[in-house]
Amino acid sequence: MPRFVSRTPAITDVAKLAGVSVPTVSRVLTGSVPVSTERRERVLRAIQELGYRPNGAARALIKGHQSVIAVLAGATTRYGYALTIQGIEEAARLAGYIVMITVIEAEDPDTVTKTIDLALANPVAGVIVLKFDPAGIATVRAMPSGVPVVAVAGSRGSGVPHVVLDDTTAAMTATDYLLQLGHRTVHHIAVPLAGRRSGRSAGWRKALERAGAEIPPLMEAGWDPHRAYEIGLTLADRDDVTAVLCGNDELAIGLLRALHEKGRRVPDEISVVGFDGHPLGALWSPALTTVQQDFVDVGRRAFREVVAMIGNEQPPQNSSGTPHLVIRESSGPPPEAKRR
Amino acid sequence: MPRFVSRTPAITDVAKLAGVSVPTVSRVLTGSVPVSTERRERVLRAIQELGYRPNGAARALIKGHQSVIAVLAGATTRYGYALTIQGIEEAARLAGYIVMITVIEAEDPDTVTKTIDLALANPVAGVIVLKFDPAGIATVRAMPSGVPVVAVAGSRGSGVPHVVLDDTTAAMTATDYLLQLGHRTVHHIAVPLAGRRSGRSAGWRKALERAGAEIPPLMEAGWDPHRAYEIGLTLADRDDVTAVLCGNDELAIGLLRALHEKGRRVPDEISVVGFDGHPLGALWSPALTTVQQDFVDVGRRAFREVVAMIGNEQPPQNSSGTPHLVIRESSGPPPEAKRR
DNA sequence: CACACGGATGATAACGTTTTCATGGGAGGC
DNA sequence: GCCTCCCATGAAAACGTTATCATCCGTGTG
Repeated sequence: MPRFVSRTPAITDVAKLAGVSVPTVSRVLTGSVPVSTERRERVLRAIQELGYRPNGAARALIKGHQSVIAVLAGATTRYGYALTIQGIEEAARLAGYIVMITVIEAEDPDTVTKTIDLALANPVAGVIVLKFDPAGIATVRAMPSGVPVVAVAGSRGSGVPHVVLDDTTAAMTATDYLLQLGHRTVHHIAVPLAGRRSGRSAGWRKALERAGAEIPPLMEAGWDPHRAYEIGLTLADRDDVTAVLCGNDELAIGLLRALHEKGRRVPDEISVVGFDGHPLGALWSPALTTVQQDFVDVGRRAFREVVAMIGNEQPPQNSSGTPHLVIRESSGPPPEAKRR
Repeated sequence: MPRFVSRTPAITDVAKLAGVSVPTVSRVLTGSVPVSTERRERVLRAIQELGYRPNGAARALIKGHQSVIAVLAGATTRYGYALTIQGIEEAARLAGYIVMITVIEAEDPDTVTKTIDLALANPVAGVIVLKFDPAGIATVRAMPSGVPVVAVAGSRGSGVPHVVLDDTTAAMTATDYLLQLGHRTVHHIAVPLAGRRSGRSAGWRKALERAGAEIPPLMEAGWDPHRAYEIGLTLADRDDVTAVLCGNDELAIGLLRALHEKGRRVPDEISVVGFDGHPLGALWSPALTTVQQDFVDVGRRAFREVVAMIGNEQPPQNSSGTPHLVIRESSGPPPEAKRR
């Protein structure tokens, strides 16, 4: 088992052991300027022997430019969050950047500023904030100026550049689809709000308004599928509920479980539509109709955008993601339409 | 929209604007030594005005110790991986560390060394490798010495300190449980191997051997639930298959879907047991019996271990996680046992 | 009144690397 | 054989911050 001695070897140690000057070692490392074969050999051997590894901090200091992107997010394990981070990491790695992840545990100003300070205490080239929830919104608001920041969100916003998945349109598409199947109205189990006038719940409401349909009270389930399950148990007893749009697929699955337990048939009696395109949704019985979002792509776009900001370049044309409705087994016409 | 000027303000600019010396600005920033109220005011105003932000690279350079933990993983979005990373991040943030994530895309030596170099080009205090798959194994093997490294794995290993979830015991527990229910043998759909003599598949085999049960050929499904679904379609036609242990819950769900489509009743005709304790498994119909693993905790333990290595301290007592079997609806006695 | 003491402050060194600049030597052209 | 040019090499500067040390001033004590 290796011991980690108090002082890690520095470039001077390598130079001394190899019998060359410090810049020569540096030249061997960077390969910027040719070094005679014999000296290079000696240097490489010394590096090997000492287990030398260049100090990144010193390098970053002199180079001036950083190559770390900080990602601030309210969570990392939820499907959409994890996939967005995957997209960022992938694009970053291919471009030679490294991704730092920091979770914003709460939305109170104290936690938010403390977390931002922790993240920005490190040499960071740019920041990407996942603005999918209240904590994300508070973070974007509290970000100090002077650092390139990009927000990833379900809808456009102001202050910093936004890279978006059009949640509002997506929710409208799903709601319209259910209305066109003949449902009088669509109920909605919501994830935490990420904006009052935009986002999934807003799209749902807008579509109902436009169609002149009744707008049932919004049911908030947070992020917990079990909460959606509980809501589902009460919903199952109601005849007037024929279609439910869920804020994400996890909630939809909780709801499906409750309806199944209560013996309600999906989609014959109740239609359920989820949100996100969670891969397990396709394996459910009935397979979940959902609005698929390309989270990985939005992550990539966010990275490209923040890199453009770092370089003071023109940002790439920022198309918003085009969500598409994946119709599977959990949705269909309402019972009264069938009876006719 | 803010512009990012070519030269970001440095501490000298702040000192000049505030009319104080550079160390005084530093003292205001760190709070290490008291500064007169009047000067502090001037400094803070100058910082505000210039939008000054200390250069982390310079700080890291002089402090000598880094506060970044690099996490190398074969994936980030899969349930176990994501939760382990969550545990690491949480523990790290509370201790004032920051987590860098880098994905090892493939297991070939070229990709592995290139990715390691990318990650270690940054100032890193320690490294945690998620050794859940072949890529992780290759990474641990290729890690240069001199850097504190901890592996998170399903079983103990050599070379670097390991923090483990005891997958082998866990798989044996699950297999024993099924055998005790009366199943003649247990089939197994496996995730990619993380060691030939240990891990989930090894535990399954060991339990069968010990019980003197027939050892059916192992079915490899990779990480893809759809592959498990396809395997399930063929399995559904066989009478001799009464119990299946799956390498993770996603595979189990794919299998359940296939059995459902084929009209096979679970658990009456076939028992299915998953692995991990995925929260959606509890919402399945039938709810999935699974081996719950505390991934978040193993992440926390890995962080504590790597911090101990950094400080050359005695590592905390490294208990392995105690997985426990969560019996739900998808498992029960085989059909012949019922008939009697 | 002399002296010691302590707190705030500034000058300077230090961290480990890369870059810039100067130097020396060898090869090639006349 | 001499001059020029180029290439490899080393010395020194630079990056932005914190740590160390010395200095100065004011205050309290004998």
